[in-house]
Amino acid sequence: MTIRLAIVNDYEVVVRGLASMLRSYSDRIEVVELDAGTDPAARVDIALFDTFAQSFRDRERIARLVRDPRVGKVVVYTWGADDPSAGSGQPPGIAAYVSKRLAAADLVTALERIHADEPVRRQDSGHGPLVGGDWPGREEGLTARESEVLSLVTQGYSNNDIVETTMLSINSIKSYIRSAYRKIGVTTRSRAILWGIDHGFQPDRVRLDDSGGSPEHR
Amino acid sequence: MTIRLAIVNDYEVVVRGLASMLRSYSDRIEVVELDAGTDPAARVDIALFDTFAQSFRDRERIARLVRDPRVGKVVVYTWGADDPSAGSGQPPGIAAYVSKRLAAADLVTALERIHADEPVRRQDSGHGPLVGGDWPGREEGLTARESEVLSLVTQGYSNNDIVETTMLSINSIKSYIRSAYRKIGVTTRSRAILWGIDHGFQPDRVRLDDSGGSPEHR
DNA sequence: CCGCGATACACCCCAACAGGTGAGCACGGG
DNA sequence: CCCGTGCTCACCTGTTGGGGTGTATCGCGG
Repeated sequence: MTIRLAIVNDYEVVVRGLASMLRSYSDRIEVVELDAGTDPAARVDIALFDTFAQSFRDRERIARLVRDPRVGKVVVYTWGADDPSAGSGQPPGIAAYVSKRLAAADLVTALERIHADEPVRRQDSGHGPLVGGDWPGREEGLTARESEVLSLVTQGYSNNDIVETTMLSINSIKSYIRSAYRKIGVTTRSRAILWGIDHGFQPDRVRLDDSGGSPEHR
Repeated sequence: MTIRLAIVNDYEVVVRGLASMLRSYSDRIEVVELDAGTDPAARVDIALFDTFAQSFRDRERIARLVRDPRVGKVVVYTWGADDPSAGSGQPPGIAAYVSKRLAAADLVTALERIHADEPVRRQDSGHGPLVGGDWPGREEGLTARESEVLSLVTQGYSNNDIVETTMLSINSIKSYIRSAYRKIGVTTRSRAILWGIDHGFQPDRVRLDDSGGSPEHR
């Protein structure tokens, strides 16, 4: 019996990339995008919350998923900070955290174990490159991290805001920003924002799973 | 005999505002927007180059107007720095400079005198508010200056860039930026840029009079 | 005539950002 | 097995930006 999975992220390309990464496992995982077009009543076994350029303060978002009767378990797909429970309290109701550094096969296995209520060992396996998936700016030569911080820059966040949403050090943020600047050919934050807007680095913001919430100010 | 006038500026509101300000003088001035839709072969007596958020370094732009066989005289509609010939050499071929602080009636008279090759006394009359006209962000409570610098901010210019294009002091720039921030409710440049994009503070960039030029990198 | 708003500029302070260098660790390919 | 790439962080420096306050002139409206 296949697991019905929803991928939650505001970036079209992220959702599609993750979906295509899981396509070869369609016998074990069925990806049901919680997008416009899907029946609001459709039930899913697991909602996979992808943290790419998601505000971690958007605990609201996760809380809404947990409350949602259509959603079985909520799993956070994160960069695998070795201790996700660190920081000032995570929102309750999360079934598990899985690392973005897992290979596709391991991701699928992990999801299956979570669905079967088996304990998942935190097998983060250290630091390695993100396998599979997709993200905005990939063809421009940006790495996943660079794209992530650039997305947040494009949305008008300060470096300190980005520290909070990514749980990285301020120094790392600055490093990623600099290398991203070099790759996209800008030297100021302002130009980077304009570049980002021109290249689809702003979230789409029209999601069904977000409906019911307040109409994002933006 | 009426004077055929073209208003040159990338901002729709600016062109329309100036046109409506001159509407009551339609017996003496006929406004022919050099916009898409106008026959490229249409001749105008005077091209009025509005410097609102125009790069003053865009001397290219003025030079192209001067060269254009469809254009009689080129007049620069500026803030009326008392000495427009100041700075590092203005582009040649400009028939006159007229101040933005002139009332509509005086503007019309000045254009008539210029057209008749009569000398125009520099009657700048000091510092006063801009009369008539229109600019983006007017209804948001922004003054013409605030809107102008905000436009340039939105386009990704640094404060020093803005100094060059507006010929104001860096201190003035910062003052205008701060008061604009207060009015639109932001505290950082990044947010101001996003606000500007959401409120049409970017030039339109599809002008016939600009055709033949290189496709703006933007 | 006096206040108010707009333009224009000055001086000051401090936080934020840009840019450089270096360094450790993990992984994958030659 | 080393080399390159990506992720992570640190330290340092210089420039830019944000914010406050104050001053001056002009023009409009009460």
